[in-house]
Amino acid sequence: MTTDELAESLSKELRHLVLLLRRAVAGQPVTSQQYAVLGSLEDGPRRMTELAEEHGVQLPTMTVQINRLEEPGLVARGADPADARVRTVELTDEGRARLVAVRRARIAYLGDRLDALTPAEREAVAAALPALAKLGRP
Amino acid sequence: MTTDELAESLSKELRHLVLLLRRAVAGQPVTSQQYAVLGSLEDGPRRMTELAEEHGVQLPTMTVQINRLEEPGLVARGADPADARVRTVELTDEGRARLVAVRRARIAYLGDRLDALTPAEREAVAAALPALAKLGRP
DNA sequence: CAGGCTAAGTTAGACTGACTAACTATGACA
DNA sequence: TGTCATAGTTAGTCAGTCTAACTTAGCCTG
Repeated sequence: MTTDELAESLSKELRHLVLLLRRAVAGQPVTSQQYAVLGSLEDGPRRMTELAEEHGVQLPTMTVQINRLEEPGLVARGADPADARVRTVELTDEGRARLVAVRRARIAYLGDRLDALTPAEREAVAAALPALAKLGRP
Repeated sequence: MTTDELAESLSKELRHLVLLLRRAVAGQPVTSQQYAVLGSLEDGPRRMTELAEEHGVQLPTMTVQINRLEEPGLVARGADPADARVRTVELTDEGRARLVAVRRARIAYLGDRLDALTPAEREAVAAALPALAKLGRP
């Protein structure tokens, strides 16, 4: 298989997998983007700029996201004592609980699909993960 | 690796790959969704309902998408002679040309990334494709 | 063949997610 | 101290998605 054929096939499968995961979170209490943001806060407070960069979006987009998570009390804004321009964001207890719940649902959904594969197929997916990671994070 | 761990890792990598492909078409004359719709029309006319199902969206969403593709002349609506309720959609010459151009850009972008992997890594990705296909199309 | 149910699409209205441009407030440095 | 850079927010726009309600067409049953 040439690299271009591989690229084309991979591109096609990715489209289907994205649709799959979209279905997995349909109806969840947080959207997949909000879930992703909560996930970034799991290890402690982060600054707005960091979050925007990590998620590949502009700062204003992250401002809006955080506003929508702050309103129902899932995250809280704080200040950096060393630099008054910086706003930090951290999970509330409520936000952490929500994160865990949604993660369980997602993992369970994808896990069920993976269970339907043969052990050899799962092995192949696992073996490709490092390459996919390298591919996706330039 | 347990199935759940695999599910979590795969979910994470997919998110990054999606962002990658989104960057690939940023600035292109059609969005990635529009590209996907054009791709569905490559083998001939399709009906609205088919397109909506294939893309995992509701009919009204597809109506809007097709409207936006029809306005600049990339697709054309037709009628089914056997059933007057049915609208068909097909590529125009302009739409086909656009599809080919965008596809080239996507494939080239992803191909460059794949070239940066080791042969063994590309092999691992290729080996995982059938499993990913099975995963993504239940 | 008339009445009523079903199917295919469209329209309207709302929300999320994303962008750029323009603004405020703070820090840094010459 | 004055100017420029940095962090973030606000405002306005657009794509993409949904649900609800509507129109038109086909089908079936009495």
